[in-house]
Amino acid sequence: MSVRDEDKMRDAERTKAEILAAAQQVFSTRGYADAKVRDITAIAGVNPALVSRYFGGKLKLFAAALDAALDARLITDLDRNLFGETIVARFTEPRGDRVNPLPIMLSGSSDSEAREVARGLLRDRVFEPLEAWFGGEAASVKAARFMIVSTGFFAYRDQLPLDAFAGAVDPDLRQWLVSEFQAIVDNE
Amino acid sequence: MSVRDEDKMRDAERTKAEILAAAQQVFSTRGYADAKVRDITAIAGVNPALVSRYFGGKLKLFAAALDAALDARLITDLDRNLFGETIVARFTEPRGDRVNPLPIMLSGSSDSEAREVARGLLRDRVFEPLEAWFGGEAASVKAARFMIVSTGFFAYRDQLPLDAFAGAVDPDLRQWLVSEFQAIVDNE
DNA sequence: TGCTTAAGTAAACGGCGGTTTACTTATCTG
DNA sequence: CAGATAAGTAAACCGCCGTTTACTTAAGCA
Repeated sequence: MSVRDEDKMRDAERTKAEILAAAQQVFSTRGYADAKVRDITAIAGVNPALVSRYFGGKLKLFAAALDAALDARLITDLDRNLFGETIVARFTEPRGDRVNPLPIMLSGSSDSEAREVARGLLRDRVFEPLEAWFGGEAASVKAARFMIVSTGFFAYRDQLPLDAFAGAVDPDLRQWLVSEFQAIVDNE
Repeated sequence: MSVRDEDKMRDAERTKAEILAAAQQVFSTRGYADAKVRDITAIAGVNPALVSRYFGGKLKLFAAALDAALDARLITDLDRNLFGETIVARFTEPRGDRVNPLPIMLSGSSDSEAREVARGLLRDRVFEPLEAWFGGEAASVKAARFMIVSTGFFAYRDQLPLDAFAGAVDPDLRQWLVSEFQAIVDNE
């Protein structure tokens, strides 16, 4: 389980990073309320006290985990002609060790403090940049459409897993997702 | 606040119903983990002990609240020609005192026990009936599309409210939702 | 009206879990 | 190799909150 069983060198930065990675994993799968600090630190192989020491508490760790998962390139990198395909690829193939922020966001939705954190970051780091990237009069509705479809997808893949979403994404469903996202930029 | 300040007659059935209604309200807005039993009973104007007495505990109350919100007519009533319009109307105009089950479901997603309850009811009472109603080979994908769009919508209306979803639904967004749902039954 | 039973309450209990405190151990520097 | 300091730990702490217990009060019934 522990990441550092045979690796006891002391490195605060690395330890913080390991806690953060474990937090992203646990928050996104078990949800904020059900994710115990002890669960997270067990995966990172460190003492629970370090969460308070390094992050200032569970809520701040949640904020940090969410912030770290939010990658501006998610939006700035996009090619409008390949929007649908690119987004779906990023959603379904977890590039390296980078984790999707949306499951973490959703995981915080059932605790009011965590929800406020998630709302703020969601607005500032995802919705508004997306709105700006879409541009034009319908930008807000486009951003809303994007949020609805992507969030609904993650809700049933990670939060309330339904059989239909288990394993690899059904090719027909995947195709629908691609066209759905592409339609947003194509003004349809 | 209390529903029964000047109404102290004793009626177990009615009391149970009031607790249930309060539970639906609180769970759907604050989330399972953040909804305290004392919050719910304060709204119903009764003692916290009654939750354990009448429902067997918080988790069972959650299950009951969800079950009560699930109305089979949500699906069986549907007219295929007006599917999109009907569904959106039901989502946006909370018919009488009936509450939407999806926000309650989502609210349980960050506690593993509540999540299992929500998953089971979601599958048996929503997904599978919907799948059967759609019929045909693509039924599963259609049901998935329905779940994705409706859940995404509620996520940002009730769970992580974004400004774009505040107040009345934007007419353009509403129109998109209607066509989106209609497209599912129209095999598009 | 008194007796029984159900409805409801007040207050205490207990454990889960985030956090704090006091301590131990490794690393770095002269 | 000290000595200092940062990294990490073990264990206790304590508040929150779901639940239980013991009690009070209202309704039904002869």
